[in-house]
Amino acid sequence: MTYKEFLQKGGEQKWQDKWLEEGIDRAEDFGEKPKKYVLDMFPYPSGAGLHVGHPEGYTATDIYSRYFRLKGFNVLHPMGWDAFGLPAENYAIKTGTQPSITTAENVATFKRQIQSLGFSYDWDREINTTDPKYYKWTQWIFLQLFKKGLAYEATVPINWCPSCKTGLSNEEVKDGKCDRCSAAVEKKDLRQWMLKITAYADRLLSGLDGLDWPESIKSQQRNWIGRSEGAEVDFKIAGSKETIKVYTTRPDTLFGATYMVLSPEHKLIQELKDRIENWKEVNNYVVQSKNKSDLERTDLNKEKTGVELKGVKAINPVNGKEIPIWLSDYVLSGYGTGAIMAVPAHDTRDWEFAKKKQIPIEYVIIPNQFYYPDVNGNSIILSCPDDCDKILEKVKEVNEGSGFCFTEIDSGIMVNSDFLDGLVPEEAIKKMTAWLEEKGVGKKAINYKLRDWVFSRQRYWGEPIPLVHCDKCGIVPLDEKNLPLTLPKVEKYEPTGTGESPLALIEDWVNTTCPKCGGPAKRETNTMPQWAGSSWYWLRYIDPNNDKEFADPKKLKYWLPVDLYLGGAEHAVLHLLYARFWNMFLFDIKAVPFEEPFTKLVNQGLILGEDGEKMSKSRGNVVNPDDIVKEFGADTFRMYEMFMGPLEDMKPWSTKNILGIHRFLGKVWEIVMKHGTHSIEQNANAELEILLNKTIKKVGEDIESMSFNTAISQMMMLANAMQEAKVFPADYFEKLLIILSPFAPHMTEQLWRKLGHMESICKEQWPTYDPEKIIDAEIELPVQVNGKVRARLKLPADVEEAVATRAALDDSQVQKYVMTEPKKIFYVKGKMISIVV
RNA sequence: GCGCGGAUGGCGGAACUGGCAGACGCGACGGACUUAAAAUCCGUUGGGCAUAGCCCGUGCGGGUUCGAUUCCCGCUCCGCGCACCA
Repeated sequence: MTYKEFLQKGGEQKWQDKWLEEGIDRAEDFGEKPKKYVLDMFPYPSGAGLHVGHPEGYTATDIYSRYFRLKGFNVLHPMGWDAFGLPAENYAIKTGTQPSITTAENVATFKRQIQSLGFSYDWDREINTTDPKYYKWTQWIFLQLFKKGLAYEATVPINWCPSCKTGLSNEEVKDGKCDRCSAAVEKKDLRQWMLKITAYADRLLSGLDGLDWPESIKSQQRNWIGRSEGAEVDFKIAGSKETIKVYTTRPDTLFGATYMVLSPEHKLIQELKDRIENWKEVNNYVVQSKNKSDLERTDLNKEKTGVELKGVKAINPVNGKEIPIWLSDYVLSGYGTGAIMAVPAHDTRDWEFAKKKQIPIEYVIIPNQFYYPDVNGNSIILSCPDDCDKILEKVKEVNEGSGFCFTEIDSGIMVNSDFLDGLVPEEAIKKMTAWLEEKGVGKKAINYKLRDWVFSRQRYWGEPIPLVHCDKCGIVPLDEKNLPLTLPKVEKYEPTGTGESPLALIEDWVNTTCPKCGGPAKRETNTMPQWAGSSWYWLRYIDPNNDKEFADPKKLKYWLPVDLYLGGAEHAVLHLLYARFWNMFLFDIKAVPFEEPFTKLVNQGLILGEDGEKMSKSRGNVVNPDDIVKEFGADTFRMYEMFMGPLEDMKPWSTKNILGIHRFLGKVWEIVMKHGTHSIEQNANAELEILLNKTIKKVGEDIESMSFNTAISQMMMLANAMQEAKVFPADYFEKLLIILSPFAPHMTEQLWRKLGHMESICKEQWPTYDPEKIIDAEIELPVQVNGKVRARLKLPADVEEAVATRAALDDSQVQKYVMTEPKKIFYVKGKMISIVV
């Protein structure tokens, strides 16, 4: 049988069925072997089916899992479906088909496609987030959060997508647009369920240090959490008891604060209404800001606008000076205190605003040194402290002319700042903070950009929130015994747009009794966001059928944490942040044994279309894995995706290049088929033996470091050499097949049986290499003269320095360049000789 | 603007900790087999020249070093993320 015939006769499918039947891929709880938990980010089963990007990651983890099984590990490698979400619901709106039906169909398609690639998932552990048996526990976790005060109801201005007709979390807004549909996001006051992720800000930040994750993801999470240190300062309002509290990272510049700015949403504005002389103007600005979209408000190119609160002044606590109070939307209500002290001399935004509104500018930091050319072009240097006044003058000159000169925190020197004069900013910050605390007008403060997680959605296809609203008892959680609260079937999936989900229309579902007092009550009609089910799913694989608890603690202890987690980088501040948050919470309530869920994270790079552009239906450059499998087989497909380049890199698809891999597999097939059934020469071919040992070593190391492309090229070299050698010991085939089997499981299984084995190749052991036999007996030693290679000498690998240098100097090519006595000779053992003349 | 990556032949990419740049594959060219084609196999393939040899060459300009794709300084371009966060 040729390789082609094997594929045509459905040979791959045959082995897939057999593996499934024999349960080769099943993980054994509490097994004796060391455990390895290898996890893929589970897919959203869309109607479009699998695209080539999905199997890239799945192949990588499959090779990794198969390798570790051969190495004697008990590997948990599961798969499931993250199936709640808008597409199924939007499809239901269009066609009236229930989301549960479309979801089931899509799952079936995805499963068939994934299985056709021979991935070794333990299908006994398959999960689906839309299964009531699963979301029972999603609801249970929500109730625990509620009971600990980490889930709370609030009516706050949130991001609202007018097209999806639902609220969004901050993480779901990109560039002021909805992450899903790209519609411009609006602000809307809505009653929401919020999760207090901010309570975990510090731990989410510090925990990153210990994780083996890509630096880019860690830094994205750090930026998103956005911790900063500074001070809170109270500014009194002249002739009033009111104060304005501000947050600043630069308390050292307080003497330079010449005005204040409140965000348009600031509470004080309404409270000061009676004293504001230009109320109409002020109120207009507030209303205008409210009607602007986020996109408009955060546009950096727009001119800064603002209105002064006439008739009200603030007092700078450090010098008692009265300063004006302005209102502007360049100050965000959601960060810090929603108010700032403005230091136009040392902040670009304040500078811009002050210039426009002609507010005085007061310099309090100047550079230590200042260079400028005099009329003759000679360089003049001014240095502090002698020339401070002159430097200040020059800085002003430069700033008034060309623009803004910001002084860095670690350079420069304080001026015009009373007790801070002469200090460097870093010291000035400490001194000022201490002064503020002493006077009771401020204190050290830490701020985060991270906001609480808007957790409710006004849509149908999500987990119902298991709470009821009772007039007498308030908000009452369902009894845990009564979970799951199942999602009822509805007639109309259309979002209401009123801030209520379609569930609100089902009266006999909404109207219920209070679990506490038994009186009439109404159910919460918001549903949970897409991210709920994926925030804990890796825990459910461990015990997917348990109906007493989300997983047996003993099993959790055995399997956790996840050793390798692989998926796309797009979830950096969404799923990966939420998942860490939930896991930390579950750790705190002693429901899981580890604080951080994913020890090692790897992001696979995007696969681009053949034209180098992102694959998309509209561009028509989408590759369907089914077509490739049909033409070349699953093994070729898997290996091609791994051979394309480094896993983490973005790389273009090339159907042409698949041929190279297909030829390689055909070559291996031929080598084994031609020789495999005959008796083989037992005399070792020394060179081939070394290559085989090197290959075993390199392929193993490369799999562990996920460098699959180089592992494959090494195996290609071995196959080429075996083809050329024609005759060699029989166990060479076996070793080659075993190390190739994680990559190309089907054809290696077929050939393995052909060699007479009754058991699956999956049950074999990874071959060991002989460390003595990975060193070439003879090497080519390059000889450099003055840095240029002039000769290559064939010498024994373990050649002594004296012998090697002698040989180099005796070489006729070398002698041409070495006329005089060499100044110096470098010998790097086994690498090269470098002669300097 | 800030943060994180990256730039190597016609193409995808290799190169350990500073030690032969271009592994492996694609494509191209030449040859074998064939009536022919496909498939397969063999050979050549960074550029240049005065071609047994020499010179140039890893985005650009400098530096350190016997020796730099690798380290340092200064740029350019590209990708990704965040972005009025005080």
